[in-house]
Amino acid sequence: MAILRTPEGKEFVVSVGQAPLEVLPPDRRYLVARTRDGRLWDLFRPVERDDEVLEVLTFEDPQGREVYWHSTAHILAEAVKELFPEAKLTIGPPIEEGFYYDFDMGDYTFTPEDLEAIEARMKEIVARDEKVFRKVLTKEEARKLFEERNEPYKLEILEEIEGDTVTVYGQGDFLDLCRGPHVPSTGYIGALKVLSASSAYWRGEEGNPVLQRIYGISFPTEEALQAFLERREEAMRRDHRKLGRELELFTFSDEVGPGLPIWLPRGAVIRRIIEDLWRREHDARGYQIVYTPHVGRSHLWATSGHLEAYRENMFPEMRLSEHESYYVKPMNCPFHIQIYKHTARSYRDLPLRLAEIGTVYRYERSGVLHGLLRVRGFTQDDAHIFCTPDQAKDEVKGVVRFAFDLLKMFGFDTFEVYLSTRPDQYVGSLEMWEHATRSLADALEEMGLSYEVDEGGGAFYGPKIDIILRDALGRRWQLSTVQFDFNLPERFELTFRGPDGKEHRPYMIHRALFGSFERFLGVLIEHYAGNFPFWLAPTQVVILPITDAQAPYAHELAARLKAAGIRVEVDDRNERVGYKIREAETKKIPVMFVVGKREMAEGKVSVRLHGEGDQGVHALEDILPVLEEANRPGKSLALQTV
RNA sequence: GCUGGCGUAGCUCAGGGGUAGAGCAGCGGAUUUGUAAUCCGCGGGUCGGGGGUUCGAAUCCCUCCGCCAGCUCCA
Repeated sequence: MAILRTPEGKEFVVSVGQAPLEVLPPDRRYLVARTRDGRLWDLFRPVERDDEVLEVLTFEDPQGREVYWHSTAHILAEAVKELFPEAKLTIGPPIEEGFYYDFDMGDYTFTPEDLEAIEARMKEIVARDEKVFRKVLTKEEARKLFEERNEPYKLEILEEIEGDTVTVYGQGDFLDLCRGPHVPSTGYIGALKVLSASSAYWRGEEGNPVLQRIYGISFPTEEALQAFLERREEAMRRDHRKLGRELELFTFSDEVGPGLPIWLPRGAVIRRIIEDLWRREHDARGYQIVYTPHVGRSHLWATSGHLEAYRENMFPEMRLSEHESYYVKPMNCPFHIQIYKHTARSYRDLPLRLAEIGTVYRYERSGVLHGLLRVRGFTQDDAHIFCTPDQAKDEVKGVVRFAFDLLKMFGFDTFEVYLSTRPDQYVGSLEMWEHATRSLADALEEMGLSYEVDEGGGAFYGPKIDIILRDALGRRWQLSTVQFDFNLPERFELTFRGPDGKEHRPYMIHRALFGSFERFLGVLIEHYAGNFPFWLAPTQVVILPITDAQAPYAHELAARLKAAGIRVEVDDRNERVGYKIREAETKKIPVMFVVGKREMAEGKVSVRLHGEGDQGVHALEDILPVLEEANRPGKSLALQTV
């Protein structure tokens, strides 16, 4: 007798040859089951083993959700085949959020009307509640089947499957080569939406046939679907490209070139605050801050290996003469290495921590540029640590702690850590790789951090740690990175004199905390939805005199705020307060002081907070300390303490 | 780089072979105003660049540039 266990902890007995569906209560939250050895099992597939324990999965389970979306992808494919019989099926997997299905449509591309029709047909298929079936066929049978159905891509996939038999799944007249499993019938899908269409290559390779891809998503309830769509719209409202323009933080110019951000004064304020904080913290943690040139001779990049390994990401050569040429830098490391090498180094110099706010240029393919998040010119918060093998672990700990301390000041509190290990192609000795990887892992473990290992995910020159954070919307961003480099010390023949009087090769660690200021600003804009905390806001306080009579008083207040280090503006234009308030709210200025006849007479201000409205009348002496406190990095405005 | 879509005023957008439009923003004037848009007036454009078709092109065609979505790449 096999056992079925529901997420609520109820158990049901099912005998061999019987399908779980026959004994489970009729509840469409039950999608699929997981066997004891981790395989997924259709609820309509008869149990084969007597000692089996099947765990029933719902949409709440990540694997259950994948099956749900995969089944919806099949419904999408069925709808497309009904509406466009000439469409050729390819693949249709679940993805992080939803699913897609790729079709070969010849020269045809789907129109928005097509997508509406497809969605409507999918809903019909759900309403038909077609039973899903599973068949095991020999390869020969399957080949015949897909030849009859004229599905060349399925035949191609079929040839790559190992073993003698394959499974096909289907519903109604729809049939697909598929490993499964699937939900028992199309009626299991509660709410669905076709999201978009685009193109993709067959197997993702340029030169292969171009396919039409349709994205969609589904949820058990209409409410969950609506919540998803609202979150999606919220993400669009927060788009840093839109907010960056509206708040006048940065811009791009066709005349300057694509992917080359221009920091407007208001964005530059934010950057300067972050840079100042960054410098202070680096001073405090034993880094030495340096500056290096933006270009270097070709020979440098030949030595570093960039011309070999990184050329396609570099802007082309600047030729001065037949024998001399330069490249604009895509990385700062070769320059920091020159700083290391400018004098003989002893073990007493180590660890040597060189930090630079260094602007680099990388030639990104035109199609990948995206606002501030993917650009061709950007400024890294870079540092290189040169140390002995024995120091490596503590240096890694220092960097990881530094990254967390810094990022937490921006309200990020959920982090994921990934450790990437040696890939197949690598430089350096196995001993070094093992030691460095051990240092990274030990550092994380001693800090009590849990992490995931990306086996073989390291760069060819060394293992690394990446820190991924989640923003206010729960989206993941990779910012900080710590990477060992066994390549450059070798190529540049870096050495230090050890206590034994002999020459040794130092370890080199690349690290960035924010990644780049451009990307970090982009992330911050979306994280805060443009509502920067008081300490980061380009304009922190705007003073709004009601009539010209209060203008001198407003300027007097502004001078006092300015003296206290507050970024303040006076809006003494000849407009009504309502107008000035609306404008200040639109610009997301955190604090407004409204001053009229009454406030001036009492020497007070009427305080209004962005998004929160009128906070009543206060004396400046009471408000100023609160603002000064909120002006410190990482702090927030706490007006209730007044 | 590839596939598809889109480039009209600073911004958001209408117009799609017959003399370029709206709202907001800007500028000028009036108004001196109490917590998210006061009224009146004015200026603003090589319709992304170049080439072609046509008596005539913002509109149709070609090409280049840029933006957007996805792919690929990167991490």
